[in-house]
Amino acid sequence: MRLSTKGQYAVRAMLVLAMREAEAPIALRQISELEDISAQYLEQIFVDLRKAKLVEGVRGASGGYRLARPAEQITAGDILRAVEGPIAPVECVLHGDEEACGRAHICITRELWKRLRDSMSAVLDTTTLADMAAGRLFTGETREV
Amino acid sequence: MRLSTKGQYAVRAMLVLAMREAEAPIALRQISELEDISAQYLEQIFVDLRKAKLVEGVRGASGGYRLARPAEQITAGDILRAVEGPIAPVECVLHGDEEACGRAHICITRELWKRLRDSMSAVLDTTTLADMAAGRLFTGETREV
DNA sequence: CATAATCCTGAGTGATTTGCTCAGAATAAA
DNA sequence: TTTATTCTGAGCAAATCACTCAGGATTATG
Ligand code: FES
Ligand code: FES
Repeated sequence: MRLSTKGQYAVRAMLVLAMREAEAPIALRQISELEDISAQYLEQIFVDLRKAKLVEGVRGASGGYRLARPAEQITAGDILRAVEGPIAPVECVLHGDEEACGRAHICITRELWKRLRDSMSAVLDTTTLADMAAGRLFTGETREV
Repeated sequence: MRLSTKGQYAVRAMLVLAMREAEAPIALRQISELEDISAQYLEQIFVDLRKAKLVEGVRGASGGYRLARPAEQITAGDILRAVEGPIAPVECVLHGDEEACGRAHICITRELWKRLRDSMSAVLDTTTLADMAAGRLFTGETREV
C-alpha cells in the first residue's frame, strides 16, 4: 500500500514549480539539485506530467518547465494520477470503467475498496499545490470542493 | 497505489471464517475452493494471520482455522497490517516510529501523506468483518470508534 | 495402533515492477 | 555557431509479487 518514489518525486517537483509560479521557466537540472532527485529520472517523470497537461516545457537555452495552470487548480490527485495511474486500492474499483470485475455482483469486499478509494481521493483531490506551498495543510484550511 | 493480491485474499479468506463463526474450524482447502485461491499461497497468508493472532490453527484431521476473536473485533485494518505491513502511503509517515525521516522538519509534503494515511486508516479501522459479513457497509452503519 | 487429514515450515522461481542509467536527437537562446 | 536545454527511446539491476515445491509435525478417526 505504498506510493512509488515516482509519485512522491512528482509532487515535490511540482511544488518547486508552484513556489516560483509566474516567473521564468525552471530548468529540470535545478529541480534535480534542489530536491536531490536524479535528473534523468526526473525527465521520465516530466514526460508523464507533460502528457497530462500539468506542465509546459520550454525548449532551448534558458528553457525549463512551468505549471500549465495556476497552482490553485492543480491537486495532488492530478499529479499522482498522471504518474501512477488511477487512484484505487484494487483494480476492481477503478473509477470510470465501473463494473470492470466479473465477480462484482457477488463480491462482499467491493464496498470496502470503494470506500477506501473514495476516502483517498477525497484527500488528494482537495489538496492543491497552492495549499501545500502556503503551508495551509497544518491549519486545516484546504480547498473546498 | 494498489493493494497486493495477498491483502485482498486475506480479507476474503477471513470473511469465510467470519461467516461460519463459532462452528468447527474450517480447513484451508475449503477456503481455497470457495474463494478460488491457490491453497499453497493461502498457507503463506495464514502464517501471517496466525502470527498476528487473528486466527488460530487446529492441527490434525478435521482441523482447520477459526477466528481468534469475534468478527466484531477484527477490522480490515488488522488484516491488512498483518499481511502487508503498516498502512502508510510513504515510509516517512509510518505510525509508531514518528520522525523516521531525516527530511521531516523541512518536508513540505509530509502533512499530505499524513492526512492520506489517516483517511485510509479511518476507513480500514472502522470496518469490521462483522460489518462486511452483514452487508452493513451499504447502509453506512459501520462500527463507531 | 495405523492411517489419513490437516496444519506448519522453509526454500525456490518466473514474471513483473521499480528505480533508475545511457545515448543521442531536436530546439532555441546567446 | 555554440551551448543550454527539452525531448525520445532503449536498457538494466534489484526488488517485489504471486505463486509452487517438498516435506515434516500433529492429531482425529477407523
Ligand atoms: S473481486 Fe472484483 S469486485 Fe471484488
Ligand atoms: S521526505 Fe520524509 S517526511 Fe517528507
